Amino acid sequence: MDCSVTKSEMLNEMPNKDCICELAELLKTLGHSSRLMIVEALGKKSYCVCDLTAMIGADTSTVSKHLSLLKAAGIVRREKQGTHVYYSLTCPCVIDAVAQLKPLIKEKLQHYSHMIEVSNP
Amino acid sequence: MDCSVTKSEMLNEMPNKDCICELAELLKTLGHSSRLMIVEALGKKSYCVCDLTAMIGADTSTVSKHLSLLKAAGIVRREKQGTHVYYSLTCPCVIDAVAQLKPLIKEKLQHYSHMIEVSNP
DNA sequence: TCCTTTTTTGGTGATATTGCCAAATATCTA
DNA sequence: TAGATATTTGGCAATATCACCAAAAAAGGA
Repeated sequence: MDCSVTKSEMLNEMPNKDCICELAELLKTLGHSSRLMIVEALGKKSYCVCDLTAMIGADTSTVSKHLSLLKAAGIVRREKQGTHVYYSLTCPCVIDAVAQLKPLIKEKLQHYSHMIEVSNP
Repeated sequence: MDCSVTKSEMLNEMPNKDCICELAELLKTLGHSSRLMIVEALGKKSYCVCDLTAMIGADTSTVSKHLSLLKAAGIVRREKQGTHVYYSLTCPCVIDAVAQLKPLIKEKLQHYSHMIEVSNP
């Protein structure tokens, strides 16, 4: 191949591969509407599984599995209280990260007439 | 179910569903190591397909399809120059968003280094 | 202990994603 | 026009993800 960058230049541009894989895993976990809805809710306060189940409107087992994935990714933490299990965000940075993407979806959402503001700091 | 939040409280907490779905789609697209590697590279400058193919070390067709997905998601733009096709970020906010997640990764990396530390002192 | 409620786990079928090959398309140059 | 290079597209097999159901755990109260 006869491309526009040299090999050493590419190596300099190449970001840390482990880091990229970890970040990609994190993004993949966030990239599901139910899980993202959970994360946005937990950004306000912690909720137990049945709260989140009611919010999402899916089977309890489905929500529980989503929460397991979020926990495995290190996005949420788990805390037992009697028969209830409460989940909360481990780091508010997740909310900030998602908020940063809002400029990109602003255009797409123009189609809908009823919409919350997407670009406020 | 007898949960800890009322229905109206839940509705207030519930974020805009269209918005969540769009964001989730965006995050899913970013949640693949090859695509994230492409995005990180494009954060520095634009590259043509063969550059990115060399970076990633996959088949050209594979990289081309990843770029199509990124373009469909509105993350990158396409520009033809002769036989080459150059891609660039549509919005630097993607880089910022990913950067926001690094605190979460750091914990994992520290966890790894701790384990390494323990396993070979 | 038995019963109830909450949550997790195992299993399954449907669907989606991924990466490669081969072929097609596009563009430049001789 | 023919050939070379760069990119995209179609197809396919392997794998992963998803949502539900049923059943198992976990914990509290009668």
